[in-house]
Amino acid sequence: MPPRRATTPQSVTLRDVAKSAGVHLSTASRALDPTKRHLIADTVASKIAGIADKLGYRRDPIAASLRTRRSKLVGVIVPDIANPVFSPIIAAITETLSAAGYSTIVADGGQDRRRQSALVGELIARRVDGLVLATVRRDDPILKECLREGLPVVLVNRADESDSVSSVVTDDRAGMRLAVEHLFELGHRAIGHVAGPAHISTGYLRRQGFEEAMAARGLTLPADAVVEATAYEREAGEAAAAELLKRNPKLTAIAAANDLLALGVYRAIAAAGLSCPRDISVVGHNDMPLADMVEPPLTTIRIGPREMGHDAARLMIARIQEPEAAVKKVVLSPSLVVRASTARHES
Amino acid sequence: MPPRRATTPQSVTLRDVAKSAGVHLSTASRALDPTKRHLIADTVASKIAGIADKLGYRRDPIAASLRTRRSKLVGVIVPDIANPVFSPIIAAITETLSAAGYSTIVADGGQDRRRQSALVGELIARRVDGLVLATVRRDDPILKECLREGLPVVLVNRADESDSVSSVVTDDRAGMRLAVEHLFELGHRAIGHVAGPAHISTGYLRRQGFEEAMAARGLTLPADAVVEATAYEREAGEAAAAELLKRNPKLTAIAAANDLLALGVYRAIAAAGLSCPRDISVVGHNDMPLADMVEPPLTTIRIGPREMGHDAARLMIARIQEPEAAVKKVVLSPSLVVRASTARHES
DNA sequence: GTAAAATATGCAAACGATTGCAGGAAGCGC
DNA sequence: GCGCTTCCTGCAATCGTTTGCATATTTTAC
Repeated sequence: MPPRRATTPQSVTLRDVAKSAGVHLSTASRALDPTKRHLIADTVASKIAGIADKLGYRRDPIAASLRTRRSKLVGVIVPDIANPVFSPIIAAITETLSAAGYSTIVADGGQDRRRQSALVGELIARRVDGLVLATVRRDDPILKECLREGLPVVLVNRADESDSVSSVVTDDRAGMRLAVEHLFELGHRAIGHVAGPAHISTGYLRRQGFEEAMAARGLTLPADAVVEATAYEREAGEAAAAELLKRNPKLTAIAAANDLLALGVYRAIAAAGLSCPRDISVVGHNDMPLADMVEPPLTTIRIGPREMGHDAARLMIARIQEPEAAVKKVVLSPSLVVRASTARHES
Repeated sequence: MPPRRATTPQSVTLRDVAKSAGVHLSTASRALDPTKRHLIADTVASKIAGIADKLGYRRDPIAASLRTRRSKLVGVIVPDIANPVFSPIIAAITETLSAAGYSTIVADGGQDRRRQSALVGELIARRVDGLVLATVRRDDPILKECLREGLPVVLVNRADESDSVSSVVTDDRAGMRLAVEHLFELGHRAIGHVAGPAHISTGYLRRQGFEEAMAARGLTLPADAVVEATAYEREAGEAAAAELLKRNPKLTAIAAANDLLALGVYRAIAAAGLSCPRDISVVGHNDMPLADMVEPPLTTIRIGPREMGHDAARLMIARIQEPEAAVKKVVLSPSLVVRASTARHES
């Protein structure tokens, strides 16, 4: 059997429905649009609905888009689709949006600024009703571009500096404070930090949280106690931790800005001939999938990615329906998940 | 500053370009379409291109779609977007498609049959030019539905029974044979298998591969040496492995149909008071991200997800451009990745 | 019973491109 | 210089909806 041509599924159009119901095209259109249905007499409307159903009519979203300049399509841009942290966020966004009748189109922004910009252009051309960004830097040109276009935008996981756009993030400072408190209570005093990139809000804020928590406990922060990783990747974490250990041989614990970095820290510890948690305790951040399966199972900070995704989607829907609404910033509370990478420090 | 309305980005239309160039709309359209450009005099065409550029014209894909019934959009349906195995496949598909001018819309099919069907309908309504499915069962109703609609489809990672659709998969039997050979060479003779669901091609074929490889080595297969997991999930793997160990206390090695199952096997081994790889060797399948970071680092079969994605995308493009072309089935060769979950068995 | 208001439907113009058809200009051979 | 191609460009229909406005019908108020 040869494959059939993709052309002419000769779908039934609104005109067919209208003709079959003996009404005008426009009447059928209104009867089938929930927000306009009240304009049509009940008997007529339900008759049309019945016929549409019988004929198997499906509204053509393309034609509708052309006319309305809306698409029921929301773009989601992530920095790296292969990064497990984002999977549950994306899944949650998709769920909530689709329940509200929106489809999502997920794109990998990648590193390249130009590519990202092209991507946004592409999505705008496709008339997305809004954009969820998980990529932004603290001061982000792409974001500005979107706002200039008047496109509804919501930020997720990472926020920017300005107050011009809605976002949902976790309280990154608080999260890192939880981590430090946990280490402190286990008896650690010489604590180091592998920070995330400072141009990303999570890296920046978690570092602040670290410094605050140390200060709150009256721990003087050795000048060398923080090393910033160049990216949220394992290799970067390993390099940073190696540097950290070299500078501070007395460290008994390390708080990493993210789980992948923490895994790099594991490596550096092993490379230095030490053992986690016996010699050095490690705490990560995000509780990404599989964080419990590494060795040792990672003590980390849970950020509730699904809730984050749901909230982001809800914010997006609200913004699309009410573009003038006030900017809303949702901040979720992180929580500590204790596993086996942290241990009591006997001194 | 209040957010601006999402309406009227007053983009410049083809009409504007045509007017500004002093030619007819249709001439401008042809000049700007690479496949029609040869119809227009070179001087005119390049003038139009120049003006379009200056005006910042962007073709409206929505309007084009309405007329052409094509969309330059390809749908990708995965069973579970949060499953790390699929991340690199999705990423690769997206890359290749976008290089060819296609956008992708990734959707999570989930378990529910009805939802999946609705999803496909939704994508068809949006006029996707094709569908890449990573979800299919060996005998899949959804797939049939797509084919009935005459939609170009390519299968990735999992294939179906029929020969009516292009696909790219790894040689699952060969992969499992690699695993068994490896164990055999390490001295193992009592080898068990945690199989994947039989209604999915990977589960079915890998199980066959297992049985073949055992037979080839002249190892009689104890009746109880294979237990089928109910799903590709850790918990299912743990349950299956527990059962397997109970039935076969003498097992020295287990080949799992997939990495997540293998992680479940780890658990079952620990729960039985045993240790991997000292008491029992384990080999996984897929080499998913982070497989090297678990403890012990997992010996597994690499399936080349990026290549798989690229090939799937290429197949899709070919099929869209030449719908009558013959069905093509790409089979990639898997390879063994030895880490620390397998050890020599001294008897 | 009539004017005003409300309700229900039809009309037709968009939205922004693509493309079959036809016609005009130029090129060619003789 | 004439007929015949060949090459370019314009015309106009079309894709399937949505929606402001006009019109017809009914209801309400007095």
